Amino acid sequence: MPELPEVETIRSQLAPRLTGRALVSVEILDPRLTRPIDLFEVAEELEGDTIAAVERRGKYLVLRMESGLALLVHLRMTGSFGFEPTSHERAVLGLDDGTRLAYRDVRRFGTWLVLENTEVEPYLAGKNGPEPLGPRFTTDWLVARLSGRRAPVKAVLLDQRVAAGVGNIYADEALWRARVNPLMPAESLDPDEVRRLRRAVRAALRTGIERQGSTLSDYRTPEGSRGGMQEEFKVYGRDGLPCRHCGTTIAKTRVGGRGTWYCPRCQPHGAG
DNA sequence: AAGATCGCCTGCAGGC
DNA sequence: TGCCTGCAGGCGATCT
Repeated sequence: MPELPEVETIRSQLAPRLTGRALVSVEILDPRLTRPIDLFEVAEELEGDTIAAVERRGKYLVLRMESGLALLVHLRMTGSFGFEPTSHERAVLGLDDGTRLAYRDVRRFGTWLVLENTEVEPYLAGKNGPEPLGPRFTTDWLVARLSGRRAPVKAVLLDQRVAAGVGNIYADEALWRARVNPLMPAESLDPDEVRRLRRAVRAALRTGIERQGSTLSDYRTPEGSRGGMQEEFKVYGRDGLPCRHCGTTIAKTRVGGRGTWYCPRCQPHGAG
């Protein structure tokens, strides 16, 4: 599932191919993509406009148009972009250099939203907290966000207003790196654990970006290649396998309805 | 009011 | 072989 590293990889591969290109055709094939806005209305708004920049905010991909409009794409679970025709295409962009860019989304959770320039920042700021790789994601910030929260620390970490772009995979990977049990009440972490967690989130995301994301089944980069991060997984999806640090069998549980993997020895419940 | 649960979607794995 | 069930999970809506 596309999280920050996957979306950043997509952004970095799309940017050189899209920047400065005009959209000569915009075909939206699934009304769910732009719901509740009519798909023809969205297509008409974009058609003829030129892409000024391709940016990312949290898990959002942001196509800034020269007109001042912006297209906000959220890939949710299975959204992806590609230059080769494929199955499950939900939208197709035609560029003025002849490029055909398809948006693929098997499970149809992804969304496309067109906003005016002035609406973009307030919208994104309402959904997203600081970029975890940016200067605002400090230990003090994380301490403040975890305090008073009795929910499992993993549930809080998945809140996009706490750390924009962290999803299920990188949350588990970060908690393992920080040696923090995902079920610990967020408010129970001591300052050193929070400091480790901040570092671990950043390290896990950086590794994910370096490896161009993780490919489990659907995710591909726009150039069509698989990510390599799945080879780096320390805990995600590894129940029954030995912990890469201590050899203890990785356990699986559920937190907030999501599959959650951890090492019972490296990430004990109760003490850090 | 924070926290838990549900619904949206589709493909695939596993059981019989 | 083919049907059925469960599972994957981001996020908004809904309930407690």
